[in-house]
Amino acid sequence: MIRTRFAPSPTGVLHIGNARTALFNYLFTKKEKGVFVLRIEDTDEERSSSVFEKDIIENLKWLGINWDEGPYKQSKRRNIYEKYIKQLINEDKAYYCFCSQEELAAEKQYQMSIGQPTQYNQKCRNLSKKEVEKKLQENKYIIRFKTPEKKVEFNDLIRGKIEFDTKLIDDFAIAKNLQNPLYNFAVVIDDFEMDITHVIRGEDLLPNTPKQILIQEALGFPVINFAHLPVILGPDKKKMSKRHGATAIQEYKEQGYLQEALINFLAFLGWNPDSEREIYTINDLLKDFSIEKVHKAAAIFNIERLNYLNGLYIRKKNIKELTKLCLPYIDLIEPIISSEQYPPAYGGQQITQGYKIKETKEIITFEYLEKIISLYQERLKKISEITELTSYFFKKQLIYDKGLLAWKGSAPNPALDIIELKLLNIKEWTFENLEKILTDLSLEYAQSINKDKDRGYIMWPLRAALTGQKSSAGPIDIALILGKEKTLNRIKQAKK
RNA sequence: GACCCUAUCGUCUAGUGGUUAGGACAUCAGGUUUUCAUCCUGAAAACCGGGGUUCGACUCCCCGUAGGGUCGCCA
Repeated sequence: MIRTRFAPSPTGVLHIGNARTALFNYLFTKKEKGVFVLRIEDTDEERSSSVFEKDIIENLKWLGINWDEGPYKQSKRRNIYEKYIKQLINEDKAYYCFCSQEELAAEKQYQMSIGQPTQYNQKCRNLSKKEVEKKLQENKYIIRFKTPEKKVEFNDLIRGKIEFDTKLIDDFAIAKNLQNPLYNFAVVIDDFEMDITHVIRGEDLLPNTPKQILIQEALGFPVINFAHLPVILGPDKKKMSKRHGATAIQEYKEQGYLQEALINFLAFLGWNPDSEREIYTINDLLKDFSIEKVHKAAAIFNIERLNYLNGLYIRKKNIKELTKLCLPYIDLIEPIISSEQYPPAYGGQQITQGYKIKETKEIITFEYLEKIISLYQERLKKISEITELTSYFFKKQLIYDKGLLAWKGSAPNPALDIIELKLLNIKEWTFENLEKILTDLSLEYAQSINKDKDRGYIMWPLRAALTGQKSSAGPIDIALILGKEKTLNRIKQAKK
């Protein structure tokens, strides 16, 4: 049975890199029907925060990366680590180190100055029992691992055979004291205790692997499989960071990126199915994902691609869902909450009766909003863009830029006058009628000013009058939603 | 600096000794369209360099070069 874990430390939010690691773990595990564990690595209490923990958990859920066990928290498992630390000390595989941090820093500087690798000088490695006991009284120590001289070899699922010489690894610290293990130690203990079979993590942790294997060996733990994912770089090939734009999943969520798009995008950061297919839902990925196909070279974060995928998934959404997603971004309306609410037994949910346009106090329905959103489904790259795109529907008064109403330099007013006149006489406000009347009108109008047939003479000023924007959805669709009265009203406004 | 990793269009990549080096995003041109977007058609665009091995290297080996990662009482 395959068991994996995603083990973030709550010292930061869930970001692109993190999330990709979580996704690959999830895909690998679920494909094999294994168990996916979430473990919060909060051994460093000073840097850990529940705010980050919450962010990680919520965004993981939002992405649809579900875990089967956990979240476990290392801070609640201190007694477990203590047992193993003692074991290593008793077996003389670890030792107390009493060197002060100042001492260590000075040593390090000296080593640097003569061009040596900076390693702990093993000063406390062979203290006598008496000395240790005496110094222990002062209660100022850390615990170091007695790194044996050997070659550590392991088979990385992605990178193949990797070898490290422990000459390059010093007696690294494994715990601040009996109750406070450090990362490399806590990881090994937890992975063993939780029966983890595969460790899938970022390439940045590759240099830690031999240390962890050494601890596993010292404790007699079984060998574990490792897979190190390539790092994610910014477009300038530097490590992905804030200056490349948003890194937090939360930020993408807020900007209106779809969960589906982000998953599809993340999956292709360092992986692809060896085929030309590029559109994958999380379920499709579950079928085709394979850890062996993960690349060794760094992946580059390309926002253009994310935008493209986002637009694609927005176009695929059904209109009801899309409208719901857009709702929070339409700030010129507010939901009308019924005073009658479901009793708690029914979930205590509020029933939304409709929506009120803030400026005009008009009441509109969800279905009305659906019509508006559907005009922009094909034009949306991010959900957040809906705010600007649809604002003209909810404003009392539009502001028109000078020159906006004119088509190819022709004066807008005669056109608007006859449009107004024609529309005034329409009996049935339907798409077919509007289409026919406006098309006929375009022809007539073009002829009257001795131009070739060009719907622009009519359609452009009408559209501009209705929206006040230089680009938008089509005027007939908009007029249909606006209704006769409002449409004529806007034409009047525009003429002024 | 030491150790480790990597290298195909601008970007993501397919390719596993013989290919017109394929696809996607982005770019550009054309079509549809009142505008924008969508959609359709097309174009331009790549094997880091040098040595080997081989009848033949993008592909295998070596050396450069470039980029990245790591060197904590952080994770």
